[in-house]
Amino acid sequence: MATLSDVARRAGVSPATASRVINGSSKPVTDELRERVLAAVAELQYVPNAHAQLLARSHRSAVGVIVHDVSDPYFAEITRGLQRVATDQGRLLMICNSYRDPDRELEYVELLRGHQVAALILAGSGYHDDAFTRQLNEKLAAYEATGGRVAVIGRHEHSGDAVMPDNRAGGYLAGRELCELGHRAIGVVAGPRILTTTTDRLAGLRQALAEQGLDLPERRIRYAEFDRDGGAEATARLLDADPELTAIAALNDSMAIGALATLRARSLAVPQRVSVVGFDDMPIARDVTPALTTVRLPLVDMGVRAMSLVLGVEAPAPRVEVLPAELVRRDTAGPAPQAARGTAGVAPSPRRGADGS
Amino acid sequence: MATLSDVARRAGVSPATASRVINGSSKPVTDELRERVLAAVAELQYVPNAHAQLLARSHRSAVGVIVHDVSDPYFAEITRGLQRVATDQGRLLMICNSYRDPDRELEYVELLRGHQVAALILAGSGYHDDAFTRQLNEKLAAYEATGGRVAVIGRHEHSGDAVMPDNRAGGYLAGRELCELGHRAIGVVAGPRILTTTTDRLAGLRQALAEQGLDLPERRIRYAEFDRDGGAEATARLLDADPELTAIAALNDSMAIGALATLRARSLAVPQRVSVVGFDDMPIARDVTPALTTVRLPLVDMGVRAMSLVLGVEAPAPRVEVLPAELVRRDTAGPAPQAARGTAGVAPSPRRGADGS
DNA sequence: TCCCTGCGGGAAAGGGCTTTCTCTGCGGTA
DNA sequence: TACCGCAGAGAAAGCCCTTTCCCGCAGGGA
Repeated sequence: MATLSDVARRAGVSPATASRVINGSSKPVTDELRERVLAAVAELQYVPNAHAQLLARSHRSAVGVIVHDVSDPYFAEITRGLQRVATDQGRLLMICNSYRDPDRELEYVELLRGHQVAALILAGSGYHDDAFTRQLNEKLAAYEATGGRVAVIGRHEHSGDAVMPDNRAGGYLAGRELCELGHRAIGVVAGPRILTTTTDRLAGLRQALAEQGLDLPERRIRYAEFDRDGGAEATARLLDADPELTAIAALNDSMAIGALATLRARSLAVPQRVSVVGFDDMPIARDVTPALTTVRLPLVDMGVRAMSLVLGVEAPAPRVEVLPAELVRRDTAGPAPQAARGTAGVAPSPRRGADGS
Repeated sequence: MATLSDVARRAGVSPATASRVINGSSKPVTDELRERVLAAVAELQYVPNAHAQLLARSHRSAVGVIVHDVSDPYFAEITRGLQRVATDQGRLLMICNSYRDPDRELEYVELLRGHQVAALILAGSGYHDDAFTRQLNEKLAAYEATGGRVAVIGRHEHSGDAVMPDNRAGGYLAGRELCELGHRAIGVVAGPRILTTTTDRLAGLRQALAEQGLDLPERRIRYAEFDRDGGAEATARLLDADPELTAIAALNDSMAIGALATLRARSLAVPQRVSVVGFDDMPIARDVTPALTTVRLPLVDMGVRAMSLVLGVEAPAPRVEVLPAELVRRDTAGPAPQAARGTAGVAPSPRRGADGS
């Protein structure tokens, strides 16, 4: 690899001058020398060693991001928002997938700290695991003590800046919708128990049911991986235990899609026989058939805000931005079948026509 | 930030010794000193400066990856394969999204070179753009000249190691399937014209039709963005121009999903009235309704192989691994409607039942 | 004419780490 | 007893940049 001194030597100038030309320093350099340096750079295909630059420069610029999995649409959307702001500010993003492994998360905090990132963003559910939470907070505190900025998206455990989707309110919306459609036998397809996102959404759901005098026994809940196959499997178990279920609330859209697959495999019509609601409103939700009724979270916006928080002015008090959830009615949730209903209602038909686009 | 000399001072040893303990050097250190160093590390929450390490160490370890967009399922799958091998070998991956912008791609090659990556992998279609191709090849050659390894996935333009999905054969399979089902009026929903992937797949398709004495006029092809909305829009234009179409070949699954949305909006039954085939077999393909008939590419495997190529022994001659495409029959492709058929055939019904899972 | 100023350029000091080289002191052999 | 070898630790030389500091020179004011 050509180095700066190679360039300088070839151009017949000092490394200092070469550096100034290459970085567009404010210090003036005569056109003559500038040309020579630029020519040498081109001839040698010189690219500055980023590590040497970062070592020599004092200010840190890159931002580290830890998500569960960027290829999961939930995080893909959030990341899109993070990217947007970062790119606008000329920041490089280092994105790490923890694959929902707390240890890996801890390791990545170290790794990113070692890479001298200016800020750290943790996106994705926290864990009900005190030992882990304590360790993480220690590491984050150590990082912040050295001037690093931290923001979290959707997790309570950190005491600093945070962007919080209103998971509980979202759960409530999903629950209320199903209740209003007359459903009484509602099963829940939930993500891993250890995730706070799961319990938050579940709490909202439970509250909505409680307002209708319904309770949500554990046998009506199945915990599984937060993905398509987890949803399919949990739905199957739910249906096996309780064939009379008329509605399924899935705690994210991937699981909802898995639920739809299971229902289709069992020839249970959606929404005529069983209604389904999802959560997140990922892009694919409108393209499955029937189109998925779900709870929308402003994912891109969450990313935008978190990045703004972390790149903006430092606030004395930690800022917590709660972003609202919103029900999106499509075609998978309809009135409960007559036989199973507690109240009179309209004929069981989809709420909306096909999704024109 | 605590530095190595802080640790050394605190432990009462030299930086050299501290470094040896921290990195588990082969040089022996007495237990006494080792303990002291470790204690100091813990107390100071010391994390080595990655840039300083990379600068001091001679060997490069990270691998750079340039894809169009990791959140696109096509690349998400490839990346999964790349990750798997990289993680096994303890390599860090730096993933960059070019968002199909050639200039950005060029910039990222520089950036990654600057970050001293040991190897570079470019995934995703090449461009029909000679100026760009030449520039890219120059940059890659310069990088290889300094000992960097390069592999590409799915692009012809590079002369070194490559993993190539057989796009042309895949296009052929899709075309043949539609022909065998009796379709004669086939529209193509294509990606951007400038991408070699588009033209390769199209060439295979055209060949299959040609074998049936059918040609594929330009008016039966619509080029659009390689995503869901592009597919929806292209399908609409195709149908407007030629309402008698009985089949749509989409050049990737995202576009196929867009096509299905348009067909649904226009109440054209799939596959009874119009058949659809996709390309790639991304995970969601089996979950749309009807489940998508498509051409499968071994995406994860493509990633695995590319990374193995680049981390394995250097070969004198460039290696090109061509991975076969395979037709996956699901429910969106059925026999052409009687009125439109050239040959007798079975009743128009799906090829398969619901996707049990 | 002399001094001061300011400009353009180079020398050199880091930045934090790894690693080679060197040094000390010990045990073992002749 | 004299010498050799080696284990274990430290000194110091880089790795490749950026940036401060300093120097020489030319031009302008006194």
